[in-house]
Amino acid sequence: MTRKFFITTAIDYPNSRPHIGTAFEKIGADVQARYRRMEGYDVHFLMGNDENTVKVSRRAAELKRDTQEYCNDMANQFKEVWRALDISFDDFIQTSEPRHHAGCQKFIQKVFDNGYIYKGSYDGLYCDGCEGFKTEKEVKEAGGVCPDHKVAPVVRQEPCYFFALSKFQDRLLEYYEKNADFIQPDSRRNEIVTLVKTELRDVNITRLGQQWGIRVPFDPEFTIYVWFDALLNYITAIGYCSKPNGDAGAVGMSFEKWWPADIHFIGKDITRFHCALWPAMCFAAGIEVPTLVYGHGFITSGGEKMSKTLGNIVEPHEVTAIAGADGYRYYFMRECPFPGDGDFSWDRLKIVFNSDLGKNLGNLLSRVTTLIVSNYSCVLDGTAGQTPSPIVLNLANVVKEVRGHMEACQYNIALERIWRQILDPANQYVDKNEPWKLVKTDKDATRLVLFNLIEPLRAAAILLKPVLVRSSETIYRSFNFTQPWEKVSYADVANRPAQADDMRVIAKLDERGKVPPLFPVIK
RNA sequence: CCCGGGGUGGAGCAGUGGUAGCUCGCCAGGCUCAUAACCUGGAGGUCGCAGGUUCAAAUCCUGCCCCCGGAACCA
Repeated sequence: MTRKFFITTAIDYPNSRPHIGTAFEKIGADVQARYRRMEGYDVHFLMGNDENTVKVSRRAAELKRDTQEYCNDMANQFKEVWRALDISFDDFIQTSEPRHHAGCQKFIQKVFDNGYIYKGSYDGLYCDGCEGFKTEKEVKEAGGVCPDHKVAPVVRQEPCYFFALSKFQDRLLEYYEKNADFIQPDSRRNEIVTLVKTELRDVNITRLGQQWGIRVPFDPEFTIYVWFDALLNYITAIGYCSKPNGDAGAVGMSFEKWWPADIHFIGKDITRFHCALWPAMCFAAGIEVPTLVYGHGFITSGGEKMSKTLGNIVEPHEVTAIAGADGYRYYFMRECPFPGDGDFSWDRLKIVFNSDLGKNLGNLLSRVTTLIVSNYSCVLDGTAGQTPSPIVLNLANVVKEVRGHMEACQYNIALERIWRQILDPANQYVDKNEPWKLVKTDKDATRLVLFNLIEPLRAAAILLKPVLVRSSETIYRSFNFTQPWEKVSYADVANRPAQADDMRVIAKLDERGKVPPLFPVIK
């Protein structure tokens, strides 16, 4: 029986286009999704946009556009960016969709019926210009005024509904205790445990007098506050509210099948919402709590936090333009430890791309294929059914190690292992055996050397499939392996499926009669 | 103030008591099949600071300094 695996990423505000920081999370999630699919899991990979915020409707108004139309346009732009990075999402939810609205209302009603929502009043700093409350922090940072309107906000009291978060303190702590892996990486755990132990307060989950947003079903004067709405995308997308008649539900999806989520990928800044508020909401509504929340690190640009004023915001297309989607994915997965922070710089991109991808990997393919093409007319006669002599002696261990790092989202370490344990030995083997010399005196021996060298290329291609989506396939399809590319899994790396035909180079050759460079050098 | 994480050659990291290691970059040599690639060797660190424990500390203890993070719309 295949195991289901439900992966989500945080939904993004569509106020501005995604940058390399936003994309970092999606790539990490995508690598996990692709890895799990290879390993035979039934994967559902969800992404989306968070549209029910005042900021979105205000931004649309500024542009003199209809809010919904603006959201749809932005959602299309986001999806375009994700596709350009080969992010293999299965579903993309917009929180303005009927399936989300219906699901949210069902959920909040359920929590209300279960007695965890009560009416009260909220004291806050209110800005007339914004027609909304500002946080103390916001006002303080702006020097005592509204950061947008530069006017001192007034204290205002307003009726609202509270979610009784504080009632779940014990259950939350017990859940953390029993599920040691719930919060990843471990460094985030303490923070949350302390938080829940010390300052768990009930939260205001409504707003008054807003047009855009989701109505509170038991009091339609109110709209649902964004966090109480946003988190629900994880369940509304998979049919939390689907009805037998199909009305408002996600087509063909089954909440029962997919929930709970196996991994929520989020930024470290919103860990608390996902590790405290969200599980409490699940308890309150009587649904299961997600299995794992993974709070990844942030990306700086040129050593600085990305900001408009510094002008160092980098958009994905700028990077793919010179490194391609695979170069892009490799850079961030290899250079930036997923649990921690990482930096992007153009210098570093060039170095990493040329050295790791061009020199170590791409050039290995070139030197091996060219020797086979020019000396053996592409075919290594008599190799059908043969087993190559291993260049990597402990390949099974390497696979085991890489697999462990992939599952722990330690992508940078997984990649480092592949380079050090597989590609370096392969390049050294070429140098030691000097097939270009050997071929002049012993063509049979050389044939075996080359045959052996195809093996680490096959291993690397398979192990890299989740990261180097396109070039791993190009490497694999340069040869006539019996096992189809669509079917390869990590298990095939050490347990090489029998090769039916003589090994040969089947890549399309360029005008020079060679296999074209995989990763042309960035000047 | 308090809590958590961290400070190791130019950059990024390993390393929890016993001659300080890896990747990239840099320099030199080798080689020439290959994307001027690849291989080998080298320079470069008083392991944040100051004490202490020990035959022996990056590694244990104490104090201090610095950086990052620490609930409300923020990737």
